[in-house]
Amino acid sequence: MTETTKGGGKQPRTARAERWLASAGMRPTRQRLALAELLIGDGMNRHVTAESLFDAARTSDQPVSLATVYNTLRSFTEAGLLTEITVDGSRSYFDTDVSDHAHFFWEDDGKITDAPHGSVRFDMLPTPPDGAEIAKVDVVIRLRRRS
Amino acid sequence: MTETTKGGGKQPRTARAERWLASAGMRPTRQRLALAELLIGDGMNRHVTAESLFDAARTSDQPVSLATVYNTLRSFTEAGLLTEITVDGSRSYFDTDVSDHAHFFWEDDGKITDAPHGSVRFDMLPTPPDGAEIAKVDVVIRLRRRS
DNA sequence: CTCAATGCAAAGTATTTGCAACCGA
DNA sequence: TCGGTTGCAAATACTTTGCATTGAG
Repeated sequence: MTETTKGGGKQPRTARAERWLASAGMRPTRQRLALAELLIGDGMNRHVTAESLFDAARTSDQPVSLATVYNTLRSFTEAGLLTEITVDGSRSYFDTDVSDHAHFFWEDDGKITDAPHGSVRFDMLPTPPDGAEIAKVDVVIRLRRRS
Repeated sequence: MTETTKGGGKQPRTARAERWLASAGMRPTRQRLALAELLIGDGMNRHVTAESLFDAARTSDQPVSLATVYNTLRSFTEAGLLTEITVDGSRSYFDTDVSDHAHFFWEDDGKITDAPHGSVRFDMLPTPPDGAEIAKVDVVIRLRRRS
């Protein structure tokens, strides 16, 4: 968990976003900063779709074109700043938490939340087929609201 | 049903497909039978996309329109004959094995195979958030070819 | 004969791409 | 300045839908 400094002078959201981009060697352009701020500026919005991030940007002071949102999300992901979560064939979700963890998928509203870190543990995993190695194990826990 | 000869030996692929449809209360139309045969007629083609099944049908003696393939896959899935596998945001995969099991996803060629049954065991799973229950736990093991 | 199922093409979504204008280093 | 970025619209998947036709019971 990235427990950031809370005390004294609060880091402006922009500074954090700048560091985030720099850590991946990405140029801090206006649009990227705006999106980065929305993504990691505070605790909100950790799981986004292109559409939801686009709306968030539009609502905020720095509107960005939808195509750029798509391209930027992809760039961030390729740079290792985001992870793509595959839970629903129709949309791509992105997560600002790139550490290994499972996800809850709320079937009712299509929302995604994090499963508590370390809450999924494997007792046993298959041996990868010959000539292959396990790149990643994705776990999606589908939730249904109990009535 | 003019089922005259029930002969001894091997059930024709069609008979199996018919039973499969009947078990879900679905009308055995020509197209459904053709697709069902391709899906469960023999051991092949357990994991399909709309496209791959469409090609298979096209190659075989009973061509079916692509829209019907989509609609039929959806109907089969809703009837519980298939499971939809979500591993890649861009395409939907369907599996004729509806039992609970994990999947290998070959990142190189986008192919899906079954992980051996029972090869994934959980030591621990999160408690579902309040008011929710776990509907299903999807496990996708992403494989990368080792060079 | 009747209503579900099909076929086709057109309509939808979700996402990518081409290319000129732009801007950060 | 120079090459990486952006914006827009058009292009590209993938999938669903409308509606007339077909066919199973």
